Amino acid sequence: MGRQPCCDKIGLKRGPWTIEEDHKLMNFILNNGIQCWRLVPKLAGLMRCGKSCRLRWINYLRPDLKRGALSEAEEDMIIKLHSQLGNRWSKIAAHFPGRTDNEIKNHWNTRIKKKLKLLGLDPLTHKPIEQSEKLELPETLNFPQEQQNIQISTSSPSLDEMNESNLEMGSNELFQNSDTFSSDMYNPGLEDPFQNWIDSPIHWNLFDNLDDNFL
DNA sequence: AAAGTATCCAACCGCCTGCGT
DNA sequence: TACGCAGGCGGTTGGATACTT
Repeated sequence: MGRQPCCDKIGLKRGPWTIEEDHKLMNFILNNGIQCWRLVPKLAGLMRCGKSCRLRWINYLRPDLKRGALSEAEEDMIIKLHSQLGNRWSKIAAHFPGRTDNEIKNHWNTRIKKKLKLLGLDPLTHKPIEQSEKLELPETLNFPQEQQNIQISTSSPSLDEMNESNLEMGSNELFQNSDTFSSDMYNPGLEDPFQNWIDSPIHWNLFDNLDDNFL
């Protein structure tokens, strides 16, 4: 026999989280930490499945989350990383402390994709789009001259090509080689309070006897 | 002001991998 | 070694909001 299932989904709440649910989850995790997501909703008094709690925590409640829109510099970096990593959003998000993979994925799908298309680049390959496809762009789009130049130039290097030399680089090297990023921006050298409490010797033995009560 | 349309993003779904039994 | 679950991940959806007509 393997492990027990995360949840049976019977009688579990779905949809948007309420403030009360957020408080329960936040308080529980801050007080007890995370050992087993399957146990979190039961212990926190939530009618949610563990996966839902995990998602809510990672994407919304984590204290180290950075709020607000992504900057131009962050967008540029996402494009660079995407040209190297593809749709590996969690890997891309790992380069942006405080940002989530979901947030970056959403931003890519809603904004950056369009931006690249307007620049005449295929969001998948980061290569110039074929001329025929460009003709399908609405005529009302008024490109600045420099963007028009990029659009019609099929010989200009794509972001992918420009970054080929960075393929095997680690994040720090990438930041150091970027015009718009410095390593200080995302490695500020400050202690990460969230990581501190995750790493802290939380009393995991609190969970030792839970199986008897809940399983 | 109302209706229609576009955009954003939180949350869910289902698959994959690693690991416990 | 096989089985089956937990956690992680990427794709997708649908409700809320903003914008346009």
